[in-house]
Amino acid sequence: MPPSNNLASIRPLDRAFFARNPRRVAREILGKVLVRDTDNLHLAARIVEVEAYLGQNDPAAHAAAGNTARNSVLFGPPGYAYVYFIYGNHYCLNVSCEREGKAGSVLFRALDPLLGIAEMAASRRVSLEGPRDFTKLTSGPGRLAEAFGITRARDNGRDLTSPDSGLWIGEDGFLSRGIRTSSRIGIRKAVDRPLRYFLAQNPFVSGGRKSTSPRI
DNA sequence: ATATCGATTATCT
DNA sequence: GATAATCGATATG
Repeated sequence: MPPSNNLASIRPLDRAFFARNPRRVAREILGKVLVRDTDNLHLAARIVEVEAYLGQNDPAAHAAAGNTARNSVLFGPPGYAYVYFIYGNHYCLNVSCEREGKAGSVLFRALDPLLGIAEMAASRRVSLEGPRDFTKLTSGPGRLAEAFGITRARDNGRDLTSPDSGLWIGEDGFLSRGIRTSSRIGIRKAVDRPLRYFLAQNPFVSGGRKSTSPRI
């Protein structure tokens, strides 16, 4: 099946997709499509790198300290956006997993742009001219959030299963190839767990492309 | 190509 | 007061 070149060919994922262990959601969400579809923004990009955060029993997860004002979306129903602000500079996007009362999420780490590349560049305030590395458009959690105009104020708690919300996740028949795993990036606790999932051949994958775990 | 560092603020100890 | 699920710039091999 050819790559998506229009939003009409993308079908939203249902809530049951997210109502599972974050490891399973992380693996299966690779190759799916993140869509921003509002009055003035029409973006789509393929999900090529994610990390699973396992909830209250995962020391690296924001949910580890329990339900707070910041992370309460993680403890709500599955399929909703958890957006947090980090390092005084950047927003990062997660989708809630599991079920109401049980935290768990998947962090989006890299996207491969399909639609609205010029708009993404404008959101990132970069030019597409010159020798600039094109993958910097959506490679990395902070970069992809900026490309999609995602902020906590606008998007935290948004329903990612509903096209009506303007930010949602769909599938277009793409079959993921070369899924690999590694340890998660940028964390200090539980560093050895292989909870980062990525498409090894995709140029937008951030950081190291080396797997620390067997092929899956 | 890898290393180091400053930015800048919400959140928690 | 310290830390953080990061990025971009600068320095150095």
